[in-house]
Amino acid sequence: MSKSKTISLSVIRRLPRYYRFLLELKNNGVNRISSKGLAEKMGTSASQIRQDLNCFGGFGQQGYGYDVPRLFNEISIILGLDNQYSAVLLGAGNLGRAILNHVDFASRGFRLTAVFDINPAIIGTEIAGMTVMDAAKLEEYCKSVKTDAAFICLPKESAEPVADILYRCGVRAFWNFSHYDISMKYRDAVTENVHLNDSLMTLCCCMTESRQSNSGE
Amino acid sequence: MSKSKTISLSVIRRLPRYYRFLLELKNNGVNRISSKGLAEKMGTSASQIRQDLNCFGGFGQQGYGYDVPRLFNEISIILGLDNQYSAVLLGAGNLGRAILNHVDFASRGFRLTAVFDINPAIIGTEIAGMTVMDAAKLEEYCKSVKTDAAFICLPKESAEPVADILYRCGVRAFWNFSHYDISMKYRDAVTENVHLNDSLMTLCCCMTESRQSNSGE
DNA sequence: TAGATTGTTAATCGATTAACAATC
DNA sequence: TAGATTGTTAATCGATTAACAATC
Repeated sequence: MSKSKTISLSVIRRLPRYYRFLLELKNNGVNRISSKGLAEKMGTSASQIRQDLNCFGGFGQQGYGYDVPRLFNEISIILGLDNQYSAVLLGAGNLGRAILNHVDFASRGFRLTAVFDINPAIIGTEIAGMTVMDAAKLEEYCKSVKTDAAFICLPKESAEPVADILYRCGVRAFWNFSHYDISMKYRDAVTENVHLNDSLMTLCCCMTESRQSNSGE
Repeated sequence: MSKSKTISLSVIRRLPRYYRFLLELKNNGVNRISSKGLAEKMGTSASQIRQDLNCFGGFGQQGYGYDVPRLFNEISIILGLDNQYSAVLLGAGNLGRAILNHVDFASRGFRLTAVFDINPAIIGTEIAGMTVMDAAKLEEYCKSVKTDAAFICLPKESAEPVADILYRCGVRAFWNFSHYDISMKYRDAVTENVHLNDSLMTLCCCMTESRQSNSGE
């Protein structure tokens, strides 16, 4: 059903937002929406919405608009949320703990199978239902449990050796909160970086330049 | 010294990364670097670096390259890090606490003056050297202490009323971790959104499409 | 002077916006 | 049928890359 044309990264980055708005519409019992209506709700343009949605096949109907439940469903498939990729989280410090408690992995396409840390005071404790394991057992673990992705909540220094181990065990996707640049060394790995400190600097710069940033909107 | 041409958001988003690499070079005692040398280190192109750096004036020297300490200094100024904007943090839950402990506000251009929460169990406790205040006192506080920016670590529901209060008190910059869309209502506010759940979905999508994401790189 | 490397212009590429024929 | 709204093509805009004259 979906077109085989590759989807540009600009479009991919807008998909989660479409997903959110469509989920809300669906939950509110809205069955039908036009590109114009959705554009007003989202603060974007009807033209962009039609272009975006058309990347993965024509789900609209001329003179009618889009079927909300169907469109929501199609976007879930494009996002690949039902793949439930297996993942491990590295680093149960402040950031790692916040991610564990704050992010809903399952509804975002992942199944978290383990959490690791090197700190003996943390190892064995339970966070958000996961018992923290000894990082020394990481390689052994990943060799026995197929792992698709890793969430790197480590400082820059520990990120490199840990990424090496993970890559060796076949992990090819990283959600990276450290400033270590995984994709420079491992070109075939899929990497999504979240640099909180950089984001805050961007805000500072935009305040100074008095310019809108609006990332991801 | 710097040109008055406005700097595009694409360039601004690359500045924190230049900042990091130049700081490291400077700390390693490197005084001089060519666009080609920096490009190799950063995994980008010399052409882009020269274009970017030229947005804010010619700091290079033909046949020589760039003076590292000077360039670092200029980028700090463009980023506006020495402005030390005053800021408050809203929501001392898992995420708020991680931000408090993990992010170095001062070196990113901000001075955190207060932390607020509505949970009586948290109010009065100390996190990263800050005593959590009662959110009921937010308006009173912001009216007496000039506040430039707010860090919104709240769920979507509480984000809207809190943003209303803050805007009323003159806050015009938001580092927003919630899915509430501040910039739609307040067009003149500078907003930098960090949507962790969206970011994870993007990773899922890129794994499914087998495409590089490399945000912010 | 010769070599290196910038600043800047021109060419290319991609993304967004506008327009409209197709059609429900 | 007439009105609405899509899918899609064309036009515009902006960002990246390539090229090269200027110059240290």
